[in-house]
Amino acid sequence: MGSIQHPRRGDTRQCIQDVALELFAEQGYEKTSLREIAERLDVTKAALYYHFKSKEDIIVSIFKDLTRPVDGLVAWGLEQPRTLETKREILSRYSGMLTDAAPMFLFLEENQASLRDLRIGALFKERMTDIRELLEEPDAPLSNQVRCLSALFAIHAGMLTLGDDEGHPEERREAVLEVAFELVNRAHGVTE
Amino acid sequence: MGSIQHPRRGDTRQCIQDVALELFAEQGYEKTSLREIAERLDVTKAALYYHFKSKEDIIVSIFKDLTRPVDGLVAWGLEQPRTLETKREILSRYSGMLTDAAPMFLFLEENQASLRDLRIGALFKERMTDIRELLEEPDAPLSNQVRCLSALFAIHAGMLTLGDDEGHPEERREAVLEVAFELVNRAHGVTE
Amino acid sequence: MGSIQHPRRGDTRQCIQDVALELFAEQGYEKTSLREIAERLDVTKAALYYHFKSKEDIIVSIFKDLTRPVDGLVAWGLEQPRTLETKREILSRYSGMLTDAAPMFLFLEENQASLRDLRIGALFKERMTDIRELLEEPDAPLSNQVRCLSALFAIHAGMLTLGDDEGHPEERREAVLEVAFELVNRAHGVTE
Amino acid sequence: MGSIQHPRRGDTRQCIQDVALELFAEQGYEKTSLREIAERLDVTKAALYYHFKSKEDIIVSIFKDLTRPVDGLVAWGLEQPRTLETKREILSRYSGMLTDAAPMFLFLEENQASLRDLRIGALFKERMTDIRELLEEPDAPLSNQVRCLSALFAIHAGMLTLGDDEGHPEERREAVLEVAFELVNRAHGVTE
DNA sequence: TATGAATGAGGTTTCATTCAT
DNA sequence: CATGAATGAAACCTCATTCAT
Repeated sequence: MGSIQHPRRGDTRQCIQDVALELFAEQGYEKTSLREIAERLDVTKAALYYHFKSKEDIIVSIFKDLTRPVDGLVAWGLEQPRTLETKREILSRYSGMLTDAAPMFLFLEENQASLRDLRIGALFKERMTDIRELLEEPDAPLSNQVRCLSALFAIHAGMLTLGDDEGHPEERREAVLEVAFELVNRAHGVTE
Repeated sequence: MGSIQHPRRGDTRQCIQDVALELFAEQGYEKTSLREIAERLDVTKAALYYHFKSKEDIIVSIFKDLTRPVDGLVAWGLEQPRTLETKREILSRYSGMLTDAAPMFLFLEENQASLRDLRIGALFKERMTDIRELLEEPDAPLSNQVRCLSALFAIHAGMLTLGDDEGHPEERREAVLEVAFELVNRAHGVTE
Repeated sequence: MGSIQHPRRGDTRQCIQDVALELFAEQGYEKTSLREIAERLDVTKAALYYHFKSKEDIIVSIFKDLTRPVDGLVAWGLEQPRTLETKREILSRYSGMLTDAAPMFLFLEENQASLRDLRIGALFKERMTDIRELLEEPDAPLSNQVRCLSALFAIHAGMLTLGDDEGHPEERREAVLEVAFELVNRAHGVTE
Repeated sequence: MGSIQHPRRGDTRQCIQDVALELFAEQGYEKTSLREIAERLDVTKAALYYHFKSKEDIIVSIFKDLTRPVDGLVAWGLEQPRTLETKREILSRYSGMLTDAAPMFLFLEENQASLRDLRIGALFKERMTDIRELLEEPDAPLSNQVRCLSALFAIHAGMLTLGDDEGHPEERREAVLEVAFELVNRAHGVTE
């Protein structure tokens, strides 16, 4: 009476994902072994394989769960008119998602090499390309394309690279968005 | 008397570095084994250990050799007046170095997780911070710091992410610099 | 009210045996996992353990069910006079059983190593020895013993090794029996 | 001074093959783990991988080494006239090879299932087919094909199945050949 | 200047099996 | 009658590294 044996309430799958992301982010994908994940959960390695069919499957599932909002954003973006206003909205929402799932995005940035030939590599690239295409105009001059791309990277850089010593998270987001907006504005010929 | 077996002359050390970087960049640091490097050189693994004392030592030596110019740039920057002109010069030179050693920089970006607890991780971060500090004004508002940081990332993004289908390398560098300049200009209050 | 999920009626036990033999024959005993069997039946592994107490138990039960006729044959043989006619009858009946339970016999032949230390290994050997003893005369010269043994192997070889491209099954059985008869005839000194 | 450390004189590769075949024959291919082989040699598993690139590679190398004579026999057979005399010679030589490499052939027979989808499976089948084709006449009636096939199986059966209690090895070989000859004789229409 | 042989640690994965529900 | 969750053991294999020669 009283569940002493299995501290996890029933959602082991979720726990695995949580711990895994934590370790992947901390140590890198390759350097994190399933043994470590299992140990930290006080579970056997085989238990992980009950819930996921491979190491790759773990990270893919986390990725899909955490980047679902981005899919929504892309879908939404495709239905909007390609105005400057839309683009700003996209950048704004995107930066919000980045805040919410910061560890995941940081992980993605730092482990590109490891993920390249996992299924996730392609998924990530696709997602980023989708967003880029919402921002860039196909026939714009190269410098404008760089501006749009940089707007995206400014968000990533500002939110992931800037440490907590440099301002409050919310402040950071504002500053980052200011710069990102500036870049797309320019790309649209809006100088001021 | 003709060197049939090992086409490379006498500088095995250099050859190892070349092949290693090639493979590290292509597959990632963790996924590239010493066996692979040795095989591609048609040499035994033990031979690698004659020239380098560990796998880490290989990558560190490559890193040091290839980022030496950046050291020079930082040293030079420290002696200059902190004018806008200086900063533009720094960005310009830095983008040149990035062009010259593109594979190395791409490798660094994609393998952050792997390098984090190698000696190299710290070195890389230092170098980037040094440059940031040459660009940023310590007491400037946060948005201006983001602008400077983004200038740096714009260069990285534009030169490493943009594929060869998007314009000629030299064109790309120009476009990238245009945007980077714009960002530091703004950071200096130069609007137009 | 309609059995949608499990198309097989109520006799799960039988279904397990069928699928198991199919897979064992196809892939080998060791290489067939309980997971595979369960999956093909759309049932959980634990369900298998409800019906059988171990993997070995599954194969043993199949073996016993399918080789029961051979027991009958041996029993019958023991009651007959040891005439040539009896031996031909035995070979004939045996070849019929082989036709009926071909997959099982093929499985037995191809998995001897795996079965050796399962209870089944001994059972199989016993059964074959029983039949051999019905055919061979204890004090006959060695060459005659080889003839009898070969008669048995001719049946196995002809019916299991010969592909379906080499004649119609019924034709094959006739040809095989012709040769087997020849061999026991000779063993009995009947030359022509 | 004095090689105390490594009892094996330098031909570890050969030792591995010997021990491996011994264990494979004794316990079966699947049930023999590399750990066991390594332990019996007092060597680490990794050492095995220095000499062979996989478990499969070990058995394949053994197979190739030990069945090389059969290749020679087939080559020789192809150059001879397809006379009855030639066929008897083939059976005779083949039975000799079987005596020399009995453990290997026994292993092959008992582990067909395991070997089926290893490279070795195909090789083995090929070799057997080559020999069958040297014995059989393509357009002969089915019963004659069975005779030739049975001649081959008689050799296998007699030499591998018959225990050491049933006559001296050399006697067995003679008896077996007598029966095998009888079968090909018949296949050639030679009655007496 | 290099090689050949080996090691020890550890990786991911799979398996037969159990048991509370 | 069957499932869902988990285990412990063991499998094959790879890696960075060492050292006598």
